[in-house]
Amino acid sequence: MSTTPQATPRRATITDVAREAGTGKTSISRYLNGEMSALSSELRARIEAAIARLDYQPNQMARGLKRGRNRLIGMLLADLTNPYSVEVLQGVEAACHALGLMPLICHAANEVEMERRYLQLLTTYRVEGVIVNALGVREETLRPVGGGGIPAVLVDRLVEGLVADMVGLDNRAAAELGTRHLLDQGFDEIWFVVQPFEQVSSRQLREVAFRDAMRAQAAAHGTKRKAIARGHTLVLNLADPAEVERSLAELDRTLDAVGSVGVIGHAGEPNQAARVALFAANAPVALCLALHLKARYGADWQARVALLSIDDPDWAELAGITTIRQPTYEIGYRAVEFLHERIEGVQTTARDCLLPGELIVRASTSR
Amino acid sequence: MSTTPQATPRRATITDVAREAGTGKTSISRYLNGEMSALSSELRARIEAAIARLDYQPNQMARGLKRGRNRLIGMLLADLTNPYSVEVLQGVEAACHALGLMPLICHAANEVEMERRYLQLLTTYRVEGVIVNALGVREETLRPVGGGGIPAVLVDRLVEGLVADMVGLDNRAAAELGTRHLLDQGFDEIWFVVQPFEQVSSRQLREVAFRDAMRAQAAAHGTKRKAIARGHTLVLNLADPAEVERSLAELDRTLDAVGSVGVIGHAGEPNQAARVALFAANAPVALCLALHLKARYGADWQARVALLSIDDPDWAELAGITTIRQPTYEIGYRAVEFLHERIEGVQTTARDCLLPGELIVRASTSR
DNA sequence: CTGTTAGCGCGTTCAG
DNA sequence: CTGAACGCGCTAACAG
Repeated sequence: MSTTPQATPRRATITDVAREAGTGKTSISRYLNGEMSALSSELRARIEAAIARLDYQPNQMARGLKRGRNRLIGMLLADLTNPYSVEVLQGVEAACHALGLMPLICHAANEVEMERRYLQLLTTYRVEGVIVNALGVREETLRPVGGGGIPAVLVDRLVEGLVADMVGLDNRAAAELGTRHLLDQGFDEIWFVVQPFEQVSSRQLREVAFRDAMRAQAAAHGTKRKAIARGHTLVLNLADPAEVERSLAELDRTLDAVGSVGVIGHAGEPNQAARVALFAANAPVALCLALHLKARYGADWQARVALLSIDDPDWAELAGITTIRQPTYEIGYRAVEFLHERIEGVQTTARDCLLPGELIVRASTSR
Repeated sequence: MSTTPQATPRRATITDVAREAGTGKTSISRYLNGEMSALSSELRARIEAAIARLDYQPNQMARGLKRGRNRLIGMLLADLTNPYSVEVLQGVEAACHALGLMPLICHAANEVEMERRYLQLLTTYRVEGVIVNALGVREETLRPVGGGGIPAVLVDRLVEGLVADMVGLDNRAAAELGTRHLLDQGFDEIWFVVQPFEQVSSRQLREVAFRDAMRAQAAAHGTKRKAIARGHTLVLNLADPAEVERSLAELDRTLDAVGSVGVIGHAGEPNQAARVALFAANAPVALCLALHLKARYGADWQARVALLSIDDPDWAELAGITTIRQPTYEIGYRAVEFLHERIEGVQTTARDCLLPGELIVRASTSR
């Protein structure tokens, strides 16, 4: 029970092993680096034994210092609270594992200052590269990476003036996919709800694609659709409760104006009243909307308004909302692969890897 | 646009700075370590300038090598997919920040082999300590930490034969709190649903506390309650879909037997049929249950069975289920504080820090 | 106050 | 095949 917590007994060094094996450090080093061809099998056996006996483990820091590379890469995440981040992380970890890299995970928690500090810290630890899911698009703080600095690859969003590989969702296609789905389902009042997007390229792209898709529909109208569906963009600043309040109030006015929508599912008979749908730009927005609607219209809120979201959080199935799932795991995996290539010296111009989203239709948007 | 991605121009070293400032390395080192009292203001100014001009950043690896401490600690997480982990992580990060530590976050993704590898890796990077949210309770793989090895503090669960500080929820109190609440609300059929618990101490404690609370209620019966509530424990092995299927089927049989429970909310009139409640030992279990019930009984499943869960994931409010929220942030924070003390050489016997959970009552369990 | 001299643990020539 | 010697970037005595 009462094990004496004695001070760590100083780990064995390569010198200790050499002495124990009755040889020089060089041979040990060679053994560690797999240069077996340069060791007599007899010596090798002695080394093996010595290592086991001393429970020796090479000091990565020291090796890194010497050879100039420590197999460390930084993974800078804007917000771990977003399931998206965690999922991407899984891919990153798998890839690192496969490539012999060690990811230093840093969580900026939506604070620019944190991001700056972590980047500085990573630099200080001489990571060989960084994968960054930046907070914003115009960050001076990211100057030390990419371009002339340390290799970097961007995830999900671009950063102005920072030339680097980037991998993420094909936002344009995804937003189109979602919009078309809602249109096909006959919704004629569609609100695209998104966090402030001037600062985040992926949000910008989604918003633009939404508007474009709505416009295209309007242009093609008359061919098969009877009425032109109306599209709106609503900004929801999740960082500011007061603003959220105001935005939601605006939304409520529209919903109230539309009045009591007939119960959906009436033998396929299309409703006379406008059918309204909300298109959330990501999961946090979707959650905020769902919570609000539930509070306002009760458990039955989905009968009144449909909800579709980019991102497919675990509660989506429970709430029965339609989603566009991002290939998060692959995004993370590819990011590491790109970075690894850069670290190995690949010099091609900055690459973009846009992966497709997958529409998952649930009760919320189907009759 | 086409910035030439030139190879990293080799960072400046302390020697470069010394030359640039026309002085010796020692003075630079002193400057870096804040020993300002030992530097003439003139020299200090020159150093400052040189550092700025060269954009010098001290190499943490090299420092660590020399002084024997690198300010790195390991954070080993069993499952980042569990919101609990992410929340604890926030506390850990905040504390590290405050104490000048850098956490290396490692995600075992529920695989013992991963856990082993990461532990080995951390050791290899000479972290000064580790915070471990272990996969299981009887892991040989954790031998290198705690006791004679590197300082460690456990989070949420104990590990057999590993003497170390531990911080987590007061499981006994939390399970009692939940059970009493359900009893007070008049439920007479309560199922405690938990993942396989032989391997995880926190699950064990919760399950035992649940049974104890049910037994206590039975003993005290006759004083104020009319009927003795019945308690059951159901094991849900989320890692094995087939087993999950079987367990849920067992649950279904009970629910079906209880038959169509009268609609709750009938003017406070207690129902004649048994009222059944599910007590999920953690969020993943709760989600699994909720998904199943919804699939089986439709969107209105909560009218048929109540759900209470330890952990308070973001979707709990949306689903309207009652929860017991863990003080996750503080758990993480305290863990780092403990570890820091150990690193600084504190030698007291292993400490336990049990923090209380908070009951959050929602529609699911209130009439 | 300041510079010199040794290493920290390891990899790497370069001669045996 | 093997080992001695040097240096990575930095800190810590030890003198001036």
